[in-house]
Amino acid sequence: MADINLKVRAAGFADRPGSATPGPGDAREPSWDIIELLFFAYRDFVGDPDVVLSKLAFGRAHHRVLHFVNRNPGIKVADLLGILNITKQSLGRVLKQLIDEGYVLQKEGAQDRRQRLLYVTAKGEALASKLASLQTQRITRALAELGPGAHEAARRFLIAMIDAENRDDVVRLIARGDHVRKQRA
Amino acid sequence: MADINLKVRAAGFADRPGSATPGPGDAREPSWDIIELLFFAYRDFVGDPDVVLSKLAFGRAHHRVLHFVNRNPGIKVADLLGILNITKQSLGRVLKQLIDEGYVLQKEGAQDRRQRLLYVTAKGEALASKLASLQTQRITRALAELGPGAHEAARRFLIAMIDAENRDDVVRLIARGDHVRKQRA
DNA sequence: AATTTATGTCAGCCATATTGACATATTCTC
DNA sequence: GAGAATATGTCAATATGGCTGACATAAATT
Repeated sequence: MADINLKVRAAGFADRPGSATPGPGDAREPSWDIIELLFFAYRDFVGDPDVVLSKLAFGRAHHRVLHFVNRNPGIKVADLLGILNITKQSLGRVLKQLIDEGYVLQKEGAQDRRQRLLYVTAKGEALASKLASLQTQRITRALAELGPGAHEAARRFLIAMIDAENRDDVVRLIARGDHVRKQRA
Repeated sequence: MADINLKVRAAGFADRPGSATPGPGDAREPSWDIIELLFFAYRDFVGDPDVVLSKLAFGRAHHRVLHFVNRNPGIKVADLLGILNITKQSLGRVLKQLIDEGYVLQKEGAQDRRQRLLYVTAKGEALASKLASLQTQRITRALAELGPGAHEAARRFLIAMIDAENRDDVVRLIARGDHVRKQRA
């Protein structure tokens, strides 16, 4: 789906300037490898679901919403906004489409009736699962190619890459998603 | 820059349905952890440069172009399009701005005078370095928190996540960038 | 001379994000 | 109970960064 032409003939091609001893603390050589690998890996990772989504006239925004509602049944709109880091106006349009087409529904909060708690429908869960399965295939294949410790290593690397302030929240969010009884309304 | 509220009171909270023995080959439990960690890690990773970019009225599109031109001095427009996976019309607008504001310049190809080879100016290299240093700080901090093998483990994981067909090209692209003599025109 | 290639550009469209203002219902607080 | 704060929704305008299609130019290739 995306091939890369590498016919770049660099005008000069001498040896590396200096081997750049990474002095502790101060400015280091940029981590070009990880920077670029993250770019390409993420590009392919989010590319898988795009094919399915485009058939439904949905985009990545819909995927993100559907994903987190599926993983966090009963999530409040405000919390979803916090996770996605977008404004309610942006969420509004996308969410409305998902609701209108029967992938997501809202229920009035039991304790607080101002809240509109979000749930996936059966249809929504089916789509979310389909998309997750595509991404899981890629992950499973990747981890299978590497050693047995690869899953844990990847986990720890990715967690360490998250803003320190958010890290605990994210880990808890993931853990809670794993324990929530899947329930649609 | 983006905190997450986790006040989601899931309506139900019983134990996990089944421990899901991952039978080889067939449909597995989704890799929720890696899926979500990739989302959050990437969000924070690209978030760092955004702050700097927005002051210059640039976006992520400018960052990507500047990054790959900086890393691949003398790159052809066509190759840049292949790497970014966008159309020339999309590139056009962004590239024009970078050129107009003196971050990038074009030179006619020596062998093939149809080509417009792209180079960063000193100003462009300074900005690219600044952005890369922000991302490098995050990566360096993350890897320092983990063991000594963490860099190699992250590398291998990310490479394995890339489409198999592109993998070799990407690895070569990164390696070549590391050896090219940095030269501005 | 004719074709192909590399690039640029015009025009219009779409998706997704933003800000700001305002509306409504509900809950909380004094 | 009145007033403030909260959760959500909505209207309007705007920006960014993608897209397609059509067309133009110059240079290389055949």
